[in-house]
Amino acid sequence: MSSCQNHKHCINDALESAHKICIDRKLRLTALREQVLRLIWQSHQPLGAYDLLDMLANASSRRVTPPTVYRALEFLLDVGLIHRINSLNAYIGCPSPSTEHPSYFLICTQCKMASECNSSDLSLHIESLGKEQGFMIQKQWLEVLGLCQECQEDNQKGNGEGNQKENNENSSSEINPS
Amino acid sequence: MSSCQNHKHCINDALESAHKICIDRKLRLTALREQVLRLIWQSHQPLGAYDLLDMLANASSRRVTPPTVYRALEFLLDVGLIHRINSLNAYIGCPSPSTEHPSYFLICTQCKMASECNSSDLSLHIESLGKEQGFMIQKQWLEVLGLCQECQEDNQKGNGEGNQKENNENSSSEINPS
DNA sequence: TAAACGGTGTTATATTATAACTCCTAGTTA
DNA sequence: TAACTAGGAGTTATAATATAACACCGTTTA
Repeated sequence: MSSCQNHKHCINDALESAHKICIDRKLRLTALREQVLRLIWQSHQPLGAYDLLDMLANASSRRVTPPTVYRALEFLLDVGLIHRINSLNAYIGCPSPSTEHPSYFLICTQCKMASECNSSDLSLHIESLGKEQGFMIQKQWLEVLGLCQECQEDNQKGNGEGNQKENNENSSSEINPS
Repeated sequence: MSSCQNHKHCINDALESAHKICIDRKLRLTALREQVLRLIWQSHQPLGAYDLLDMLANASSRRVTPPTVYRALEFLLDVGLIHRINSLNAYIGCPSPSTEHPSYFLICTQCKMASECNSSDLSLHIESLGKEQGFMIQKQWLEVLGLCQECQEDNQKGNGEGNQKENNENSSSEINPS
């Protein structure tokens, strides 16, 4: 799961795309929506709605309630600027939001990073799987849990199983792969 | 989504497999666990934990609480007798529980039936998608939402969009494909 | 018999998400 | 400029999904 070389580029690109898309489609990327998008892009780890709620509350001194977050998330999901990771109840930025596409993710259970894959090859196979049964596809999710290359290497360097990436700040529990 | 010809076969096969597997692995398929498995197999529609809770409560006159259901579900999931559909927070019986396998589902947003697909071809593609990035796969889910062939045909017969299959008893809301 | 263990009961609570209504503000119209 | 409007955000309450922690009970094991 090659981490980005300079994460600021990810954030800036994401925000720039978002602004462009919203202007094109006459949608309003309000301050709140942009802030939530920016928070989601702080890392490549999916964040829960209540994580975002806490971050918003910490950033602003005013009380923040769930609907505030969920409405922003709904907007960002609808526009395609973020995806939801169903197996984690969490949200992550989309690196290629300008066109609609299926959502395929590799998610590391150790460092918790999620990387989106756009494989047209895979899309075609899933489409043909549907066609075999006459199924008309509307939406699809693929979520693959496992260990990214970096974490496998870290583990082999004798750092032991317990090692987690530095970018895992509130290192709660591991993602349970069971 | 070819519905089964005689659904009793599905239930009986599932229970028989379950008993065999538990005997082989020295696991206890208790009355409660078997009852939950039987309830899940009442249909090919994924059921929520609280749906099962209500069904258990109706069947037994004693009070039933969430941990009762969730513990049975956890057991059945661990053994591989059922799968969880993450996008629906719902559970469905596995027709081929004897070996571990990835969980690929076609889910009809209209009749709500979910059919499990076992495509080794697709598995290979997902594996190679992982290999490209050095990713070690532990678990995977694919969930495809859309319209099954039967529902498409029903809709074309002029029955209109509102038609839903008879086996959709508590016809709450449609699955939202957005 | 006692001890250990797994399964279930019970109570309480955590986590995730939405409904319904109010108020505000930016943009639009008169 | 003032009033109007529509969408966004605030607010309160609650729904829906899931788990923690501990008690109890019956079976198996020592």
